[in-house]
Amino acid sequence: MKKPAPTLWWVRRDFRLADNPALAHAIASGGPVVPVFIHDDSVANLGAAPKWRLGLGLEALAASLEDAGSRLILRKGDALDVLRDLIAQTGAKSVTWSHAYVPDAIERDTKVKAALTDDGIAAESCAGHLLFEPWQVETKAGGFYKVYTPFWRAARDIPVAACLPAPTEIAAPQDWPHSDNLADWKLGEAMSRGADVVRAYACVGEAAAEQRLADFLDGPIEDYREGRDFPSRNVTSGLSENLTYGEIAPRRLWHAGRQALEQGAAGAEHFLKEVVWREFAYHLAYHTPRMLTRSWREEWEDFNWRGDNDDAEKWRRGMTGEPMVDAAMRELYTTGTMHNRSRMIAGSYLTKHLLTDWRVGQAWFEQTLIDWDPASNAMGWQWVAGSGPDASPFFRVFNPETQAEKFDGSQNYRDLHLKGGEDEEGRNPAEDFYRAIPKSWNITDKTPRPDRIISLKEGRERALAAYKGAKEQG
DNA sequence: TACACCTTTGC
DNA sequence: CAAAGGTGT
Repeated sequence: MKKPAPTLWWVRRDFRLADNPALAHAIASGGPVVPVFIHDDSVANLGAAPKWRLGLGLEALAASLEDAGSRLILRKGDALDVLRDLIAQTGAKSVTWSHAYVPDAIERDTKVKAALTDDGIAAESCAGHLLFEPWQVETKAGGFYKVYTPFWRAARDIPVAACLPAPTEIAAPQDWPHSDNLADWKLGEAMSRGADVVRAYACVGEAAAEQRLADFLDGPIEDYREGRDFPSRNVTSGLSENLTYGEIAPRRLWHAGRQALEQGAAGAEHFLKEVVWREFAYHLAYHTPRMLTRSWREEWEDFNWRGDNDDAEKWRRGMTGEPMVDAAMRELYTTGTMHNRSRMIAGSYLTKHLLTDWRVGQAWFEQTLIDWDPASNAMGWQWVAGSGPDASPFFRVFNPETQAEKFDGSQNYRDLHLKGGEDEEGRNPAEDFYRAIPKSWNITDKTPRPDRIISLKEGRERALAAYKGAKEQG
């Protein structure tokens, strides 16, 4: 009997073996599987931290593929060219991959699928990055949702299929095609800040993500409902980093969360809601892709935002003189993530007190976050700026001092990032910050804390006046 | 059409 | 208690 032809599994943002429909589909073809990751423009265009973190994820995926008797083939170039080349070399008759939902990737995938189909190759794109396809959730009138709560109510009862088990053995081809060396890609090259510093805060790979979930379910989920708003309480799951690279499946979180809910875990419903916020971001980005680059509400395109400016540079460096904002910005630079509460406070300060275009903040987060996600980042910034659907109204100006008193009353968070001291893992984020920053910033632990850029009262009034003026201009 | 509702607020 | 206005049923 003739052996079935190989299948290419085009790895994209699904760095896992468990519950991976595209991989499962490739295996189900019955022949050998050739996993390939392609460094194309979508990788070249990533921000510094996401690109570096992607490399760590690739390393981990390659190792787990090897444990399963397989390999990860790395290739650089145009996706279609690379796939055709590999098809010619391996004799593959089919290609599988996971859906993407942002415009450039959709455009690329559409072209690739048509071309491969023309070539007589079976091209199969699978779900897997999301729980619900963006077109699957509809209002009663047949449109897409613009408000989170109705979206949540519609989504929460949609049945979600069970997770697929991880394969223990993946059939290898007779001959492996050539692979680039990961190190030659220099994915960390743009990390001008100390990558070794950030590395200590990253949590890489499928096994680590599973452990993280287990740890979360084992305790923090009980305090999640109240505690998740407090940056110094470690009760968030931290899984956004792993979701971004597909190191854990959203379905895995969904079923784990549902089970916790049934068992009466206090924060389980809120955890599920957060998973669905990520879905909502992709729902919006899919139906209104302009959200990724332009104000969702058109009238905000006429708002007189300040472009990039010296105050924004102080904001990036954590030198605004506003302790809660500066702690947040240092957390970002040192650890590659930022607590959600801090994101709102820092975002509100940039867009309102400093009247700076939300895209300046979006761009900085894109460079610095290791959990960067195009849809969530755009949605978050437009929410805080007031320019998005279902956004916080512009006149809702966060007062960083009030927020600090309310959500960091102990000062633990500000102290940890501004003064020093060890976190639960024995790391010292404040010291790490000085090791991470470029010399050109000229900041040391001797640098005195700066004065405020603008008083909170004046900043608030200036923002409200700008908003009122824009509204009157129509 | 009417009506309830909208993650995360400040003062 | 003030601050709009849109969304979804």
